[in-house]
Amino acid sequence: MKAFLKVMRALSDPNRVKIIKMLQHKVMCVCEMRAALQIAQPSVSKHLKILEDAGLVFFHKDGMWVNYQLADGSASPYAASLLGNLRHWLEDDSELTEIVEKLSSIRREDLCGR
Amino acid sequence: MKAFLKVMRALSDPNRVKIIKMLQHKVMCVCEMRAALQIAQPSVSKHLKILEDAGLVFFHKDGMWVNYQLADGSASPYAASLLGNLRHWLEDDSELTEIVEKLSSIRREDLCGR
DNA sequence: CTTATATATTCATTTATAAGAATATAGTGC
DNA sequence: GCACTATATTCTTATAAATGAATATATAAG
Repeated sequence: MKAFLKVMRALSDPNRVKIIKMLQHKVMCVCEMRAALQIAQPSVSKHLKILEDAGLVFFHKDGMWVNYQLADGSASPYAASLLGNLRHWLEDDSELTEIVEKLSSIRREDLCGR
Repeated sequence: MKAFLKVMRALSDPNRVKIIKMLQHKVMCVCEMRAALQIAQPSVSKHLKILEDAGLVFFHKDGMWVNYQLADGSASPYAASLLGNLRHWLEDDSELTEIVEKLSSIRREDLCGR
């Protein structure tokens, strides 16, 4: 039950749902998500840790960059199922579509270090 | 996004997951769930309200009895999906199987009014 | 109406969670 | 090693959520 609750809890926060929807479109680093969500960097890191613990995302380091992407679902059947469904869920949610639309204008070269 | 978060939050509490798994097997009244979960009656009522608001359960009154059962999913696509999956999820969870096994010995005639 | 029973709601308390400022850690380049 | 950048973690605070005791409400029976 622990793994199931972890996924449910991870997806109970609006900002974490936003992170998932963004990562459906683009691999991102922490400061890109910070800019997109307009929240403090520590909050982003903490959200990502929860998502990672739940098996919903994973990261690769590329130098000083830490790039996050959606997990493939191998870590948790619950994560796999929710990630699969979220591919088509909430696609018409205005708040989410607005954030996703703005992704094309978010580049780490313009943003990070600020 | 609100409806999605409601379902996620509703399923983030272990006792509420237990309620769902029990209702997979049997229509139940509040005091039967109170006995099965070994928690206070007000807590049961409050959990049920959250589950109902999320579209996961519904109730019928039968005289002074209020009987709860799993929703059919028509109120929320998210609830429908999670309820469908939970039919086979967590079936090997020891805590949950133990509670479900004890259901056969839980009868309101023996319990309520205590 | 009164009494009994089932359940919902309120109240007070405790625990969990989310936020940002501050700080620590990791990686890069000179 | 030092300075810079990206990110993780800690600390503090505010808010949300869970709990049970107490109380209110709904239904049944006499």
